[in-house]
Amino acid sequence: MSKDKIIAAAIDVFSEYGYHRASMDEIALSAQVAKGTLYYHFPGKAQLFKTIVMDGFQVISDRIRSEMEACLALEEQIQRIIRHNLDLFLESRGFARIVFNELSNGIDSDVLDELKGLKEGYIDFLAGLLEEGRKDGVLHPVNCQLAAAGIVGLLDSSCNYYISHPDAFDREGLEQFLYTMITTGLFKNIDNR
Amino acid sequence: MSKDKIIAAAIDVFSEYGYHRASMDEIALSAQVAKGTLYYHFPGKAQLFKTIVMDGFQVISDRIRSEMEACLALEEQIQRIIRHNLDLFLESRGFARIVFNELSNGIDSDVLDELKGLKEGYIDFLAGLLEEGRKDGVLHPVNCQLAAAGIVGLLDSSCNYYISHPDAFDREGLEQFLYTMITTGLFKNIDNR
Amino acid sequence: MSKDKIIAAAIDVFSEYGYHRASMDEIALSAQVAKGTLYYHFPGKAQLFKTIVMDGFQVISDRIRSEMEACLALEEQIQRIIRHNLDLFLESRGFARIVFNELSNGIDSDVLDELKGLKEGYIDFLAGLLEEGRKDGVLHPVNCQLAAAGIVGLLDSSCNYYISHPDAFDREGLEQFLYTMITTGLFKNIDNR
Amino acid sequence: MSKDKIIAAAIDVFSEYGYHRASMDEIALSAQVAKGTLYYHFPGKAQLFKTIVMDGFQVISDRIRSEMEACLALEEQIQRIIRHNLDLFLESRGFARIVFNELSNGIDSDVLDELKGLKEGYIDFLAGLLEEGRKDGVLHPVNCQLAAAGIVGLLDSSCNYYISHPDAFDREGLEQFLYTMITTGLFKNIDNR
DNA sequence: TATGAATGAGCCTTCATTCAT
DNA sequence: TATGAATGAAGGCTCATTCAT
Repeated sequence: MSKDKIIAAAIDVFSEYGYHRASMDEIALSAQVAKGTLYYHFPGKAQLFKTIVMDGFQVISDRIRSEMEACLALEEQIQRIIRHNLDLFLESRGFARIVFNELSNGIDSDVLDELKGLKEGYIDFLAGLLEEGRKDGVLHPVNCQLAAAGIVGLLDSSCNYYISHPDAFDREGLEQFLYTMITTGLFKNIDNR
Repeated sequence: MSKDKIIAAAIDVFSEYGYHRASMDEIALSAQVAKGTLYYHFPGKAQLFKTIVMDGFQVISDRIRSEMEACLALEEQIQRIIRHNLDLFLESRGFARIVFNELSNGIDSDVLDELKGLKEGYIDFLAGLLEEGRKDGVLHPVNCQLAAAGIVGLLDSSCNYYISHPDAFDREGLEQFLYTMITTGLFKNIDNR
Repeated sequence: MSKDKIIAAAIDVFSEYGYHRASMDEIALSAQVAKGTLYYHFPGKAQLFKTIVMDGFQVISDRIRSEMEACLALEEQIQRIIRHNLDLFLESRGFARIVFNELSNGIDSDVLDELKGLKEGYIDFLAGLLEEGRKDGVLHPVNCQLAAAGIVGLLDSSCNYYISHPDAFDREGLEQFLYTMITTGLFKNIDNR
Repeated sequence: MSKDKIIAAAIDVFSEYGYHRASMDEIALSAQVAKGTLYYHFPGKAQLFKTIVMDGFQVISDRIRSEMEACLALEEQIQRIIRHNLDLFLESRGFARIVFNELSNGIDSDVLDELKGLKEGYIDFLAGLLEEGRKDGVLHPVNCQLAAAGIVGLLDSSCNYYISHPDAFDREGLEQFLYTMITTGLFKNIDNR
């Protein structure tokens, strides 16, 4: 159906150009659909963007949460989250960039707010996991929200680096680094009280 | 002089609106200068943007590097870097966002490349510091470039969180968290071989 | 039936928004009918508009003419015309506005011509009444077509004023003013040869 | 200058097509100016329209008021007003139509309100003249606002008729009819107490 | 008889850029 | 060195109309 073609095309175009440089013309062209058709299915550019982002996020979010239900050890959970995030960041690069980076540039503010909500929701979810770990005494006494936010940035930035330097190391190494960084930090000989 | 007024105004406007939403009209208005004057001093929007970003980055970069010259212990250096980064992120929020986030949204690609170069240069600088630590056996055997990239994302994201939740903790706490996270990681009881 | 629902809805929508601002979408929505259905029953927007206007006009016109058949005195006829016109203008405000004001704004010219014909036909009818009066020596020696046209404008404009200033006087007063204006004019002491 | 060309062209185009059918493209074309130039001089279509209407109205209004200052007899004033109105309606047909007819069709409501204000202002002015006459006992005891509103409609409609039937009578006859209609009404033999 | 997805021409507006002065 | 009027390509959006079902 047209709507599906539009969504697929919109993901491509938004991912490649970012919100502002993406044009409805381009999306229509890419979807092999008349421009008016975009407006038959979506009220406007901002809403189309929002739909795409929220739908995509929902899928990913559900996938992650579903695997996390089991009462695993926190280490195991961290490992899985890292893996899923890499899946997200590496497989849907453009999409991830949208959600995690492009939350400021003049999108209609109601749409913007919802997108920010998505990110916050994800951070909250991570923070919840960490919180449990903290209560169990597994973690240093940190602010879990802050830690979650930091982790998201760490993941994002590392993946970006990985993507632009694909030969420096492999995905395995990336996962390992992230796990190390999050759990034991970079330093070897500092007292780990 | 006109040029200086333009630069000052451009920093304000680009910071507030981001590259795309910032208009030459707005910059001219804010600089109290005719629109044509912008084009007398700069070849175009992209070049003006580039000038601002690179100049600003140079200043910051110099400041950081100068303090780092002394052969301090890595821990101390990390602490200083954290502090300087927070200065940068918190005092020049818009500017930092430009450099660290808006490197994708369809800026002329030659300008974009140079901006990416800035970020890479900064990561290289950080990586260099870490590299020394690694050689000295202070660090886990990680890819220092990757670690540096990750740290930048960690810093950015944490600051963002701090800015949008100013009451959850203070800057002192933020610095401490970052130091902990980078050096010893989140986990308490993991072997820190 | 669909067609009736469409007509009813179209009257509402055209009356409220005027020809141009009225959209086929809105009409379909208001008629609780699919948009395509409009085009099943009517060739297009202009034709739908025309149908509505002409049908509506026919009804009103018939009503007036039927009451006028009796060979009443001209004064009595004038009074009745005033009353019927007020009914028309006040009860079907939007409709009247369409017929009397919106005959210029770029409706398809064939439709436009027919609408103009309606107005002219009504003016002719009025003029015919006046003509008889003139022949009987009841009226000043005026061009009856012109007088009829003037009366229509007078009625329209007065009603508009009445509608936007409902508290200044009542309908009774409005009728009386119109009767005075048409029959004896505004001035008291001018020789009425 | 461009601005003057634009105004002249806009008067033509708005007059010919009415607000909605007039397009900025057409105006630019007619003004032999790039479309962007319209937006350099005016914030938008609605504002351009408003500017034209209000400026034009001011000119006419001033002209009429200036001639009316002398303390003439009311009959003389009526005659002059009729003459000036005919000038307005006949010389600036499109313009007059804009002001007196197109006050409903979905123009931005703030602009619309100002246009309505113009019309009301003119009616008030007329009403003021009539009021004096009424106090002097020259007029029947009518609501002068209503009478003024009615006169405007009468003038408008008569002129319209005159324009579409140029051969039926001459301007002289038109003026005479209006004067008769306003002062003594249509009827001959009614007591003119 | 009725639907509603799809169309595409046309509209208003924005904005980086140019150029004569 | 500075101006600001003018440009025109490009963008988002509306809406009457068509057509396969």
